[in-house]
Amino acid sequence: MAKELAKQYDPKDVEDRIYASWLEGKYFHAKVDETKKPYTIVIPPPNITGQLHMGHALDNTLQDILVRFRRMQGYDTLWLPGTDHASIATEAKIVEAMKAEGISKEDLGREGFLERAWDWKAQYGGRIIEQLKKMGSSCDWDRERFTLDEGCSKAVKEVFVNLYEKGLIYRGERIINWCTHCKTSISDAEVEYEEQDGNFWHFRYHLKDEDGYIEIATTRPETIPGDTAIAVHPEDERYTHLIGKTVVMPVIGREIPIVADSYAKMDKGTGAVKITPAHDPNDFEVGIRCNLPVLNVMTDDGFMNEKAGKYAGMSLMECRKAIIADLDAAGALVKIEPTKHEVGTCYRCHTSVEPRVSKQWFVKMEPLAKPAIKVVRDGKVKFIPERFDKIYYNWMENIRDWCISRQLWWGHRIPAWYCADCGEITVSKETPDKCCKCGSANITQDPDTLDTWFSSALWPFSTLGWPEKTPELMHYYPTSTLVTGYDIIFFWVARMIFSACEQMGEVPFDTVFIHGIVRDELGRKMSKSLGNGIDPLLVIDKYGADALRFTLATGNSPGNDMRYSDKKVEASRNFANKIWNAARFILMNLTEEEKAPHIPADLALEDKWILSQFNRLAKEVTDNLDKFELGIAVQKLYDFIWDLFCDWYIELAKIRLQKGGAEAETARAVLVYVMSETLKLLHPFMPFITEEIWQTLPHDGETIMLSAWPTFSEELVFTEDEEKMGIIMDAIRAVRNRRSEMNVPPSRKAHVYIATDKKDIFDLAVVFMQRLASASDVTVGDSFSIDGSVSIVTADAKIYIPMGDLVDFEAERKRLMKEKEAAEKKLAQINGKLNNPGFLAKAPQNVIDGQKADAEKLTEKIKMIDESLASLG
RNA sequence: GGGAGCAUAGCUCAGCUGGGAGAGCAUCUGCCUUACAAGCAGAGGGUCACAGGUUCGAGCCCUGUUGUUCCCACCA
Repeated sequence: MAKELAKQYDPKDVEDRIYASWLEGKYFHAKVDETKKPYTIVIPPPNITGQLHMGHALDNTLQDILVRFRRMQGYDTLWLPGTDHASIATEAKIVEAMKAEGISKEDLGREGFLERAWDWKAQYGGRIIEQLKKMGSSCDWDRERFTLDEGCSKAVKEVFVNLYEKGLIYRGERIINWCTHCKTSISDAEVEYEEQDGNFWHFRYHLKDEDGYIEIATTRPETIPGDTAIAVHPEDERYTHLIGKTVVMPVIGREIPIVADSYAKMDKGTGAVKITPAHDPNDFEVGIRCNLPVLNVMTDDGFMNEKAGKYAGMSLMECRKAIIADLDAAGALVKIEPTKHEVGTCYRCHTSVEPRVSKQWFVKMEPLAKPAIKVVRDGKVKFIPERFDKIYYNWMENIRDWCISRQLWWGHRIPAWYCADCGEITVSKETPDKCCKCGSANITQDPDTLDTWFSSALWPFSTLGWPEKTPELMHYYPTSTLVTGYDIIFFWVARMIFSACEQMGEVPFDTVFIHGIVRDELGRKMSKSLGNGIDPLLVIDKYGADALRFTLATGNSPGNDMRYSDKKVEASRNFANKIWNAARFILMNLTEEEKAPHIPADLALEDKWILSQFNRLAKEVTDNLDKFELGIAVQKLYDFIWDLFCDWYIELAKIRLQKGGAEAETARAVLVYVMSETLKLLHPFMPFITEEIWQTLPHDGETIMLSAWPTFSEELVFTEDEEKMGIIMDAIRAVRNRRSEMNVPPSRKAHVYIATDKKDIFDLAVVFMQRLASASDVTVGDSFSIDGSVSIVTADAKIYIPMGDLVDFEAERKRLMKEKEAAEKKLAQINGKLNNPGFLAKAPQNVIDGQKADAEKLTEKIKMIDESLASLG
């Protein structure tokens, strides 16, 4: 065989070729197999407007790790991909592009606009999918879906009609959040609050036809033209005499009543609050209770409308300034009090959100929330880490009705038709030709579309064919794990859970695996405005997808944020290179007729040691992955491969490889076996390099992707051999350490004498000491007396190295004294425990035994140090 | 106003059910030992934020404090 590999691993040479071969082999494709247990993940569908960012990179790395792991374990594994139509984001993007051409939505009309949107989708919608492939994502691309495709649209209509018929969807006039930039309503979840500097402006209103006044304070003077009352607390003694009276609004001139309502808090502001039912949710409620008129004074796009009188046509800000100036001029401005307050902004465009009364469609949340809370309480859906269930409960328990209609064109059109004759609403899955009540053909469809999240809420089942009972739905649903960031628990996770409970009567997934966000090197959130985003594709180009994946999977725990830094990726890239070179070394040594990986007979001590270590690794990595402890699993793999396999086992194996013959054959077989089995464990994390190497080594099967996941084997437990190797390794380390302290170069070999009562073990160590501890020769015996030698004490041996000319006896004495002190201190600690009756009575036996053994070793070590000191004279 | 996370080596962070304080990077020393200098062999460096408590035993569990980040909330 003797294949030649390049000295350094070059991912560019490998990744695209390997990915193409996976696609070619259809390895990602899931076919319903009732004989196997399913494992299903639906991808959080990225927006079609999106470009791959680090958040996607992390999210998809984690999913791919889980999916590849389960696939190798033999599950019928489906990772279902797709994209989200992202109504607001996409529409905004297209409108902006049109603006550059001087066209508006209205110019094109609805049909024309949608045509253009679909063109846009065709052109750019697949971009992010191609980028996901660069990450190595093993999605079943044959099943790719889109939230606005035919099937998803059908599911959306089905759900809308179901909920409407149950009375869980209604249309009504409520205060909603209005984005003046996107010109649409948005849901409560889509409002982001930002702290801004503001003022309380205190104004004084005089009573009508009599002396006296009342003072109010507001942070939003521009809403004054919409005021229809002033409210005071019914028990507020300062104002009780004013209740029922009328004030004249200065400048505006309108007369409004002073009403009593407990919404007015006595200890806030002046205790009197202006009421603007059309532009404040609380005021709206007060308006209903006190039967106040609703006066909407704003336009769709953030200007004052004709009802604002002289302020009509001004922007809200202009109006604010003008009104303050006017009131001041009229002598009504009492004082300005600076303050900070939370201002709602649109999560897409960060324009201030204006609360305003509007007729919209809503989902009634309370009946849907209840079962959705229960399934989490009952453990049918588990959050990892667990603490996120609190966040979920808090949101679900305080949830308000969900405003689902959007004044947009790109999206699922609301399946409701209004009758011009009788006013009845016809809600139907199929396009009706007449009113369901009066039969009139004079009906028009609601122009609005649904919130994007309405369709993504159905994603786990709509993508599997629901409402049809497809074989896929029956087999793969409920899905297994949902992987997502904590930032979209409200938007998406919660809504999937209540939607599934309602429509399917079953949870959408059993586990929600939550990760944090990837921050920049300074810990800042990556953002367009800061310009600190890192493009994963550039990272892949520079270091390889495996290196990026490894970085994202390492050193972070579920739910926690992590920082990105090139340094980390560099370390991962180095790790990939390390593996590459280990493989290169093995290949160098292989012969033409090398057999497929197997465990040979006649195992040497070091073979049993590495096999036993590997066996433990397989068990632990599997356990960690089962528990979603990906970071821990990958750390163990790193340590095993780099420290145990490369730095120890390969070095030990060289001895037999150079000898040749049957011993070399055994070593080669173990190298190949451990290497290829380890590659399997690593494959979910670093799919490309593991496949490339696995293919190059002797192997069974087409691809590592579909090879069997290594499992723990009783036959590979070699506890005694592990202990023996441990003793030998300690001795080697101790010798290296001493030599290094004395600055002896490795080229200067020395005879090593080992005094021990474990001669059988150290006899085996002779060749190891020669190779790894710069020993010219090794003599093992009961005791030695050698003048002018360095002596080294381990728990199991006393080692002499005659290097008279290099030894500084005074320094040697000091070192030994120091070592003795350390050992005595440690021994005192342990004895403290062992003399503690409480410890002996209550600690588990294995802990006690361990401490006793340690104490014995330390005692022995101290004795040997004393001997050495004595021999120094 | 409510809730949550975080605080461990110079930096970035692991540390699962309480019993060894760890990794990577950085620093220092010695090595081109023909798989790998993107490497090898060593070294230094920590009151696990602070104060109490539970326990035979606490980085880990409980209480409080401080600092920090975030989420939620209709405070005029």
